Amino acid sequence: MGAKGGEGMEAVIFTLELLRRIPKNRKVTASQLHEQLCAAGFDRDLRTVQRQLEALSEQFGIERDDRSKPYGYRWRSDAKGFCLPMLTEQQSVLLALAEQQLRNLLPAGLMKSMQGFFEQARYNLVPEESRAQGKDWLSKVRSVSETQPLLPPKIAPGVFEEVSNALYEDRWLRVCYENKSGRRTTGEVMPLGLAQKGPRLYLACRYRDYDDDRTLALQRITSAKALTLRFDRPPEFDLRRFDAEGQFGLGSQGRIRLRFRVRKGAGAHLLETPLSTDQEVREVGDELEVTATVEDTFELEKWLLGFGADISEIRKEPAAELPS
Amino acid sequence: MGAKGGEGMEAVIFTLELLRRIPKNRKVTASQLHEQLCAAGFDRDLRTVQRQLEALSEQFGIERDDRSKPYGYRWRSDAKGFCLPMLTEQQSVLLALAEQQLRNLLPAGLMKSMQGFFEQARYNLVPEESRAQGKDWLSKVRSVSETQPLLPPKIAPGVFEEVSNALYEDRWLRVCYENKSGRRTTGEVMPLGLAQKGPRLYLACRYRDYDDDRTLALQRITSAKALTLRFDRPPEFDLRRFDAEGQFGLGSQGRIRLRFRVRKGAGAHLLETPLSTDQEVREVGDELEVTATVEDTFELEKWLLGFGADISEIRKEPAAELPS
DNA sequence: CATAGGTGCGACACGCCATGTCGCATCAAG
DNA sequence: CTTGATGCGACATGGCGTGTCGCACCTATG
Repeated sequence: MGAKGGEGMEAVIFTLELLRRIPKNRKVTASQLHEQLCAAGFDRDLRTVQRQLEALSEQFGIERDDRSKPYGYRWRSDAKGFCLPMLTEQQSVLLALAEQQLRNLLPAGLMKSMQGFFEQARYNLVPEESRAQGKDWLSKVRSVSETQPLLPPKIAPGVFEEVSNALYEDRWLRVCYENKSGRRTTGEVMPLGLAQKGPRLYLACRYRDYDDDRTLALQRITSAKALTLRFDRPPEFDLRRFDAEGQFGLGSQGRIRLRFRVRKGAGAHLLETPLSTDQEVREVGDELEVTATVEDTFELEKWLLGFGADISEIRKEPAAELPS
Repeated sequence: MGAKGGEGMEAVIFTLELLRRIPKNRKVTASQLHEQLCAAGFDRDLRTVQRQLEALSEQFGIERDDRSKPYGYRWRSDAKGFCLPMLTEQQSVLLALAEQQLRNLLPAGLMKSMQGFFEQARYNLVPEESRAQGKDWLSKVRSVSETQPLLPPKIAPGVFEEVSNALYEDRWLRVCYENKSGRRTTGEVMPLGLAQKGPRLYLACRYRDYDDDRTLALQRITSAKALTLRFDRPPEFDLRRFDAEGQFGLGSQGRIRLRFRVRKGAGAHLLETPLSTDQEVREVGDELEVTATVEDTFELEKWLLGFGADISEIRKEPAAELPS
């Protein structure tokens, strides 16, 4: 496939191509791999693939299931994996931030599954010498909650796995759901999208034989099972719009022109992190008069209330509706 | 080195070890690589390393700087890199969430540098067949802000790069800082830690010849330059404690026993995402009486105010001080 | 139970290519 | 200029990746 290029190395390329075709969960047979590789332009004998596989399984963490005769190969779950360095120092720091963010927001069970990935990243994706110097950059970085931190909700074991699998592969999902009033229902849904709001996870989905989209909180799903049957994603569904329509929160009442006064000390940070690109701030005595075009949401209301006595003269006027 | 293990494959292992020792930014000479590899137990001739390097530079995206005689090798900045698959579907979804989180919180410039990484992750770390089916999981996942979203602050170009490099490698940093009142100062600091609070980034550091630790907001650093001089990290510095002491926020007044009443509709989510592990909730008419042990912070105050008229009878009592 | 096709695997011969070594040209430093 | 380091072309060697064959075993289908 690779047309021309450097000579030599072909063995390495071939091995790499073989390695990347070995899945992590599902098992694959030697002939399947042989077929894939031939299709990709690597004309090797089936026997060669077998030999490679055997050698690989010792060197790397690949396990072979030889209970049934077409042997099945896959990565050991604790396999080290391998990555070429591609992170700079800055990216490493940002990745550490992302890890902390997730750690604060996700249930412990979910985080544990990502732990391995981040350790990989730390080990493999970082230049050799920086790593060797014992520079533990997780201890140099911290994500501080901007709001009162709440504990992540308990999600029933296995629910997230099934939901994300089904979402990922467009498969029908049978769920047991317990709504706020405690009523339990069972049904089959098309998983359409997953949203995270603080520590809570919501699944956007559509019930079988219905046309409207619903939102299910993951912590209220008592059990879930991905079916093998696939579905066609409704092309008109757009998670961005679904969110914009306020299906995940308490909804937006539309864009408004917001105006208020706030004591300088309490609102000074708006100069650095403005509400919107068109925000205007005028100094009036020891107060700031702020004007900005924003979505009129429940979060906005809470945010305004949070200023307590430091804020006054809040006014909302309808703004020209613009497509975001 | 590798004791025993699968025979064969040694060429592949060797090449992989060589590849991972090529840095992304800095350049490295063939002899340096040769030295490293010998130390790691790969006794090859220097000539072999040179030949490998030459072949590799064509197959992979490695560039050679042959302007000066000890040639310098490094990865091309647009190099694809390479990763073995190690993400399951669930992890893929979580990674997409992390990406969205960062995207919402970081200045566009910083995010752009991570973009490449996430694209890599999407391409290389995901099982072959899932990827081929055109399952665009970024459109299936969304991170919704829990609070009123503010725009990320502008960070002067190059500042984050220098700061993170210096932080990462324990090097002195010369900064130009403009504090809230507009006073500009210049100084040299030890970068000790980086904290993210919503869209804002803060650097914990210590000025030269001083013993106390300061906090600098990255958006107020007008310019920064990492010096070559290294420093020894003060062993007593602990970012966790630094944060716990409230250096990044407006600080905690200590742990308290918090008690309040809230209308059922407004506070029902506390049943799923409690304030603390010892939270107790009692139903009183159409209100909930909540009790929990929390840190008495500025964020807590804002959070309580955010309930507006739905909350009442807020009481705070000192709690037994416990090491967190 | 019988047959046929698929699959794993040991063995063997071939030949490519990675490897070590030598020598020369070139460049940087003193 | 001298000296040492580096890059590189050339060459001989042999290790090992490769294809091929054959046999044994499993599975599937009748």
